[in-house]
Amino acid sequence: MVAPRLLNKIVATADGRAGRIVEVEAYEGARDEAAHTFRGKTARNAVMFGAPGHLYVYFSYGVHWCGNVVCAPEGVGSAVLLRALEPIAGLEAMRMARGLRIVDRDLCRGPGRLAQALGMTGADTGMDVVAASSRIQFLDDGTPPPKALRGLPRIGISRSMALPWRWIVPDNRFVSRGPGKVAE
DNA sequence: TTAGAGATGATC
DNA sequence: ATCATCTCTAAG
Repeated sequence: MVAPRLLNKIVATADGRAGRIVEVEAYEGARDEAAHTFRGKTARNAVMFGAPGHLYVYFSYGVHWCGNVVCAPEGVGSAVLLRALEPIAGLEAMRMARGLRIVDRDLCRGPGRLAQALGMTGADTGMDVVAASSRIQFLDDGTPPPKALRGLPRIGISRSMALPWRWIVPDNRFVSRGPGKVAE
């Protein structure tokens, strides 16, 4: 599972907004009923069946955008949901996008907030986050992912709840929720 | 501090 | 009908 390796990587925008990834969830079509790709390829989820390193951004509950990165070889239909960032640069631009009174901790805590803070929308679906020319890029400043990680239950799903595919940077105050219970 | 409900639209 | 959510409001 490559998802936990995204922890501590950096997401940056061309206009100087940046945050460190502190929480992710994996979704994998074939064995995961909660994945958008579980029922096969459609117009909406097609990018997830494509090459890794590309964004899949979908509209959730009629209100929020949520950003994922394709993290499996072509044809698999798998991606990783970005659930929380620790803001490290461009906080004022994030506040401009989210609301001027939002405190630092709430800027990118939760997938919908994170997307709003970075200005991520459906228009960004398909973007190559490894290419240096992209508006949104993933960077590695050398900080390794945490060791001895344990998968936790995912949040806000009603199927495949036993799959422990949520990972957080332990004790980081920018994660969207506490560790929660591990599925039995 | 926590709990509940409503908003709102794409998808199948 | 079902959601990979957030915010507000009200109560404790």
